[in-house]
Amino acid sequence: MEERQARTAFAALSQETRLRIVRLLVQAGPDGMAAGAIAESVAVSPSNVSFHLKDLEHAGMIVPRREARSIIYSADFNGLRDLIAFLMKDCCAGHPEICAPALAAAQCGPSTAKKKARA
Amino acid sequence: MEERQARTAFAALSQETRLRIVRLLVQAGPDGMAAGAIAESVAVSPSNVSFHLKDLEHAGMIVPRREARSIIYSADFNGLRDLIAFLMKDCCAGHPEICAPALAAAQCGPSTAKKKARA
DNA sequence: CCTACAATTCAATAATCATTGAAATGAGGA
DNA sequence: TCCTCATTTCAATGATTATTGAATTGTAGG
Repeated sequence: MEERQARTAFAALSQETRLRIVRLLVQAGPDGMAAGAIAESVAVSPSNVSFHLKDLEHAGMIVPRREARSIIYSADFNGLRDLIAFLMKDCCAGHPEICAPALAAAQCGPSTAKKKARA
Repeated sequence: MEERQARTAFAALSQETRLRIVRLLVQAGPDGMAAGAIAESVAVSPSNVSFHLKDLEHAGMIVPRREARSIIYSADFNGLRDLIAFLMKDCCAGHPEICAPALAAAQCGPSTAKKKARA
């Protein structure tokens, strides 16, 4: 992944509505959700959600597909993985065992994000 | 992690200089780097790097410590983990086995970010 | 104590971005 | 074909955010 695209992705995730959309779709999984359902779920106007969906698509965080009259969006898990990998690339100068323990809990799942004592 | 802080973190990472600083410090590991060395490494003015360092510190992405006359910054690996965990929380409605394969390569390390066929 | 240096603060400017409502597109069903 | 509905586009406005250079703080070493 190039730096430029990573910045676009982080910028996309830095906005309230867009972050909620991505998390909604991450939790929805591969089935995804229609644009209208997303708009209702995050409580913004159709016009505005369309604006943000395009931004997220351009950032490689979500992917659209047509289904009947609706357009279904789902999280782009490959894009998400690439973004995280870019951020963490060559961590600890190629000795990930140094920071791996601190990152172990970052794997996705229902309850991996536990509260813990911060260093 | 709260949504608000996650947004602050993503916004911090969305800026060219700040993203470079974080990746620099991720690769530098726990030893970290002095503010001046960071400024030189990313080629911006001391004033400007100070501005961005404060922003990254406030976002929980880096942590400072004093050492003689210098201030040494290092990546906050706990903060990075929390951010990733927040983004991926409850992925696939609590069935991470669906998306885990797509995210497996996101672990930090020297060469985990391989090129692969995107779905 | 006083000088030098590393880092930060400050005010002003320029640039980018989110939001709104109305109008337009385009795919399906009757 | 015609009509309906889901989504998108557009232009205008208001609100953040990055950058710059000068001035300031605070820490040490002589």
